[in-house]
Amino acid sequence: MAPTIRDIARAAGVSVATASKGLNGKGRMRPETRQRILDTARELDFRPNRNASSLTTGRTYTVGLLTRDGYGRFTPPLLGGVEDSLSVDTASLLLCDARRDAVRERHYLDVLAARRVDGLIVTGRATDPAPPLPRSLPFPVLYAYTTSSNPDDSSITVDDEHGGWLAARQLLRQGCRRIAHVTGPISVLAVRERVAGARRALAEAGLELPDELITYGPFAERTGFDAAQKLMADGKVDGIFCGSDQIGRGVADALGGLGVGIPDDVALVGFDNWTLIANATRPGLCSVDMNLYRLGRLAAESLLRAIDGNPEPGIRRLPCSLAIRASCPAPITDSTEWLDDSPLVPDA
Amino acid sequence: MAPTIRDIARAAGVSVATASKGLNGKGRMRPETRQRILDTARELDFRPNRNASSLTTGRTYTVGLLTRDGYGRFTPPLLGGVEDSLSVDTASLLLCDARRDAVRERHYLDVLAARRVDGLIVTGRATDPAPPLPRSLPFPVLYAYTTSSNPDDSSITVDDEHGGWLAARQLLRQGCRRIAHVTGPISVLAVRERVAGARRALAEAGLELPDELITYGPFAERTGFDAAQKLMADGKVDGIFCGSDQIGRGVADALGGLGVGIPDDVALVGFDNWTLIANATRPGLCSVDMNLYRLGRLAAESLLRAIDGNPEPGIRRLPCSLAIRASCPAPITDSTEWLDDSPLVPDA
DNA sequence: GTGAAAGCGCTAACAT
DNA sequence: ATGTTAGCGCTTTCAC
Repeated sequence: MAPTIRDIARAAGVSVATASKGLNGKGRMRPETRQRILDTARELDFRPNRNASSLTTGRTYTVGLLTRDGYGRFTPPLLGGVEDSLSVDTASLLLCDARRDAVRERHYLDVLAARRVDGLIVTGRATDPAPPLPRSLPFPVLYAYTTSSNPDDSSITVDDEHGGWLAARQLLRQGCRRIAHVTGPISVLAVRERVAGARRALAEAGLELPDELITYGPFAERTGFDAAQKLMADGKVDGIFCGSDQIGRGVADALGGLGVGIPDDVALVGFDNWTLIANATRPGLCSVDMNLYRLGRLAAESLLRAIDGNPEPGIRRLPCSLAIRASCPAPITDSTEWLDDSPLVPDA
Repeated sequence: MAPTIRDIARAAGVSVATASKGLNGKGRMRPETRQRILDTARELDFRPNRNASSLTTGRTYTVGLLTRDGYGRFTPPLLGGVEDSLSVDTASLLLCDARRDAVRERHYLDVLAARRVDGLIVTGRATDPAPPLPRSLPFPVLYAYTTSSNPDDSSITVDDEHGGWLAARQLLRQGCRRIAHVTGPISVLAVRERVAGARRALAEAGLELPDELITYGPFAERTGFDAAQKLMADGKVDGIFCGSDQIGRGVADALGGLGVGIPDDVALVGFDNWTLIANATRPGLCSVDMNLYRLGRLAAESLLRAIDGNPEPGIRRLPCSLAIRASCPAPITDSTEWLDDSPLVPDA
């Protein structure tokens, strides 16, 4: 059996209470005593039972992560950020995948409550507001990436409007004057916000993004491929803002097939900065990065503050940044576009 | 504060001990008493504190998942399987990403020990044998996907030799006689095993896979693209086994550019069954599926048995299956090739 | 069939 | 500066 604090106390010749204080750096005591306790603890390879201590302290240093629909493309970087921020507080992550299933979700909430987690992070596939969790929970909740439709809840998500603005402005800086947009389904909130952002950027340049130049479709290469064919047949577009890197890849392939030069004839900006795709595209696809690792970090930090009694209700939107590549190489002119402080987190 | 078992006992008019037995379905007691206890527990929304009970029972119903290098492309389906198998035992998953960093790994092992997890699953990016964990742990360990170089440990991984065999045989059944192989770095164990499997399949048909027809390179589209150009220039290959779907995509693009018909001139089989890529390829890329969801399930089940005192040392290799698509559409003739019992797990 | 009592490993007042 | 005591929420003998 693993040694208990009693074993340490006995071996160090002190009482259990003193051993506890010694180990936790609390209370006052002779430095040599503390050292002796620490030494014997090391010798016996003592590891205090966290479950026992959380019984008295009331804190478990455990946070749940409930994902509502699986671990998609966007979860891993977010997870990495969450984990990194939690580990500075020596907190751990309990994983729960509810798979869009209300029964599973309910089940997991029970499990998390039974484990007395200190808090919960809820995430999901899209940034669209999600139905809030079914009942009032005995711990603070933070929605990350996805948002809660209840304004009293705390959410941190991507500023897609800003992302759209960044993308369009990059095309403008490349010299594009007639810009089209090929993107995902209009039912997706992020898609609509990116459109709004792109329009704002164009308006700032005295230009427009008319409805005829926007193509909505599934987030897939095919959408980009087909749309690009049509756009080239119709008129003289000189820049395309693609709503995802997959779409961008499809567009690039179509343009390549038509002998249209990228970026000289038509410049391209994608979205997601999915390096696997962006780098496989010829030429490399310039892309908007949602900084999900950062989102994960900030989400965990905010949750830790909520756990400490300082919740931050409302929706916070984080700016995107730009990964410049050859498909739209206009150089960066200010620093806000490259916020990527992520360490190497596997991205695909 | 959350109600304790004492609250339940008092409200139900029984002792704490009886309440405990009633709630856990243990001991003998009047059915009406048990019912009364259960009812009041529900009324008060009582959720027994698992940390407290694990103090006495010695089991935490928590399993750690240590990934040595991030959440890559292969982790999510594996995670899903692990979670599903654990949840039948109402066990939870504690997530630890060591990021190839020995210090982090050591840290997480301490954390997991302090939390008294019942067991640990270790996973990693490649199936290559990994250095075993640094010291003897106070709980059973199971290596999933990656394997341990210590034969006393338990590992469950993919049978890449079988995968290579499946792929080559599918090409043979399509009628191919001169088959080439474009794959990842030869330093990767899985790459070498797939070569061996492909060779076995060809040998069974009285054919060979000479070294000149094997191209090793990074797991990237470019590798496939370049290799395909060369292969078409050199000789009359009529089938290509691609070591990953990314490579397959590159090969398909090159063939398309050269006007080579797929599958009639050259048939293609990929590896990974990464639907996002396989479906984006024209035509759809037939691919070997490693059944990682299933691997995750079996890993968790084996670990649970180890926790119950029945470890299963050694390395177990799970067969692959085949996802037939248009790039090599020869029909299935036996059932072993399509084992995919996964539910819908997000795949990208 | 039910309850009293002890104890799991640890922390925290309160002595001394 | 150190030890005594009580108790966190639960389970588990062992009496009654």
